[in-house]
Amino acid sequence: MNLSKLSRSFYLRPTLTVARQLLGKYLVKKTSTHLLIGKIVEVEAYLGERDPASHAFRGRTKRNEVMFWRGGHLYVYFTYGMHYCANVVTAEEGIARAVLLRAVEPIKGMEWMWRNRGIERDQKNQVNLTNGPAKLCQAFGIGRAENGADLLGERVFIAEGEAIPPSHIATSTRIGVTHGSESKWRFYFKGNGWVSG
DNA sequence: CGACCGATTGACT
DNA sequence: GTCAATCGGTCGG
Repeated sequence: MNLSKLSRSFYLRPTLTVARQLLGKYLVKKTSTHLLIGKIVEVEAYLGERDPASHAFRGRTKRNEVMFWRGGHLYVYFTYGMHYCANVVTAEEGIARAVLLRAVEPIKGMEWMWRNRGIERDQKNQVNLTNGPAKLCQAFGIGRAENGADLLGERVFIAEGEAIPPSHIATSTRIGVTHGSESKWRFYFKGNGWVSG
């Protein structure tokens, strides 16, 4: 498997373009003991100060700081008192744009992912491993320590994947948002079993 | 300072 | 289908 890291310029393009093109790419997490890889199958775009659903809608704060960084960093936030969610930051420094990773299809390191999830492997419901934004973070061991991580680094990054025919991609409104819920900024693989929902 | 609530999940009626 | 868990950010007084 060729883990060719995405370049900085990939992340500096328009956020909806980046979101769509993240589908099919590989999320890679390396530690001293294991290598975890998942194919991205579902994402959502959050467009900063012009998007009521975005954490950055009311400006730059300590919490959403990383959303304002230059594209190619990881924005990890803590929510509901127990979950982490991971976003890919896009655009130039000072412009708050990010793409939420909502689901991946596990490719490598599933044993570690189940261990990280803290549950027994369920043969009847294998998608439960990574079919949600907080589930994939737990499976990949992504938490507070990964907030602000550079995706051009070695610990966590995104690598080139398969070419995706546009006809395989579906769009919809975003899940779980109450404000700005009319925009169709969720992108996912049609018919892929690992998509959340 | 207190109240409210969230880009979710899992357990349960 | 409903609802609690659990806590830090945000907002009103």
